[in-house]
Amino acid sequence: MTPPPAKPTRRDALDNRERILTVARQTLGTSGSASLSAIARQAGVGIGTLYRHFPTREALVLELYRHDIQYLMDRAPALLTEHEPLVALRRWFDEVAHYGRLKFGVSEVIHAATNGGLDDEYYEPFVHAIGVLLDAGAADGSLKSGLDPEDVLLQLSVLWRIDPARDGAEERAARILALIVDGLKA
Amino acid sequence: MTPPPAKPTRRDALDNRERILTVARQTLGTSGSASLSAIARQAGVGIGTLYRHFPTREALVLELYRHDIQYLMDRAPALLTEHEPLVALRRWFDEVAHYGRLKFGVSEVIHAATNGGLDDEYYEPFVHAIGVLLDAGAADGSLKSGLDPEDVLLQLSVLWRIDPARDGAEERAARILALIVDGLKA
DNA sequence: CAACGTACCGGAGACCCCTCCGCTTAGCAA
DNA sequence: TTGCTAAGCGGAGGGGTCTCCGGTACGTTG
Repeated sequence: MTPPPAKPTRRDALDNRERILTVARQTLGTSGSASLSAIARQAGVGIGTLYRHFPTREALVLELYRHDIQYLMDRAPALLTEHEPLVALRRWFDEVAHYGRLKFGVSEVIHAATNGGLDDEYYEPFVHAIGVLLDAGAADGSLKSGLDPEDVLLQLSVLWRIDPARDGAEERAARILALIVDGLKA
Repeated sequence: MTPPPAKPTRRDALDNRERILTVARQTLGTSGSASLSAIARQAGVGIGTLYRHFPTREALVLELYRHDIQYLMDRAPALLTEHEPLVALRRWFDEVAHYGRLKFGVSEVIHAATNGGLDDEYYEPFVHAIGVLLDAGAADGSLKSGLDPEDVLLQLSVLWRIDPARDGAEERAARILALIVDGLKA
C-alpha cells in the first residue's frame, strides 16, 4: 500500500485528479454502477484524462477505498494481539465480508484483484495479511501448516459473489465463512 | 436439463439457429472470447437474430455445452454407486474442475449461473447434483448434515477463477478442492 | 518577461453490447 | 394457386469501454 502510483506533478493534473475522485465518490459510492464516461463528463474532464489517471475502473474504485482497505489490512495483526489465531482469523474474515457488503463496488474490485491481473499493489498486502493470520494459526497448531495465502484469498473471493440484495445474504456469507475456516483447521 | 427453450418452429429460424451454433462452436470453442457481433456476421445473420435465439452470451455458451454439462450432472449419482459418499464427492469435484479447465468459456458461464441471474434451467440441476452427493454423505455420517448445496456450488465456483494458463493451476485447484472438502466433513 | 519543451488535455474513433421496430417471408387456409 | 398473418429477420441506434494523437498550457529557464 504505497503512495498513489505516479502522482502527477502539474497543478491542473492534480486538480483534475481530485475532481474525478470527488465525482466518483458520489456516483460510484452510491450506485455502484456508473459509466466512466458519465463520471468524466460530470467532472468536466475528457474521457482520455480519466483513463490516464485511472487506467482501469478497478484502479479508480481502489483509490476511493484505499484508506478503508489499508485499515482492513492493519486489522489482521491487531486482531492477533487480542485473540487466539483461530478466532482472529474468523473475526478478520467477518470484517472483510462485512465491509465488502457495505461498500458496493469493492466486491467487484477485490474480485478482479484476486484474478491477479491487477497491479499487485493491492493484491500483495491482502495476501500478506492472510499470511500473517495463517502463520499464527500454524504456529499454535490450530490451523494446518503450509497453507497458501493466495488459495485462501481465492476462497474468500467467493464472498463478493453473494448478491447483498437477496434475502439471507448475510447468513449465507456467515455459513460459507464457517465452512472455509473449518477447511483450514488442522 | 429440459429440451432447448422454446424451439423455433419455422424452418429458416431453425437453420439460422444451427448456423449460429456451428459458428459459435468454432469461435467460442477455441478462443473463448469472440464478439457476438462477429459470430452473427460469420453466421450470416443479423445481430438481432442472434440475440433472439440466445438472449445472453451465457445462453449461447450453455447451449454449446449442454450435453457435456448433462453428462457431469449424471456422474454424481453414478459415482455414488461406485464409491463411498466422501470419495464420490471428491471425484465429482475433480471431474467438474477438470472439465471446466478444458472447455474455455464454461467457467464464465457457471460463474454467471452461480450468481442466480441465469435461467435456472442450468442452475437447478447443478444444485440438485450437489444435493444428492451431500445427502449421501450426511446419511453415512462422513459429511455435515444440513449443508446447503447452493453454498457448496458457490464455493466450487472459485475453481473457474483460477487462470488455467498460469503455472500450477491444476495443483492450486486440487489444493482448494481439498480445503473445501475438509470444510464439509462432519 | 518571454519563450520553449513537455506533461497533460480531450475528444474522435474503433469496437462492443443490447434493444427496438419496420420489413420480409414461411407456412397455412381457402 | 393465391392470399394472409404472425413468426422471424436484421440493422440502425443509443450507450459503453478504451486508445491514440494533435493540440494546449504549465512551469521552468535564460
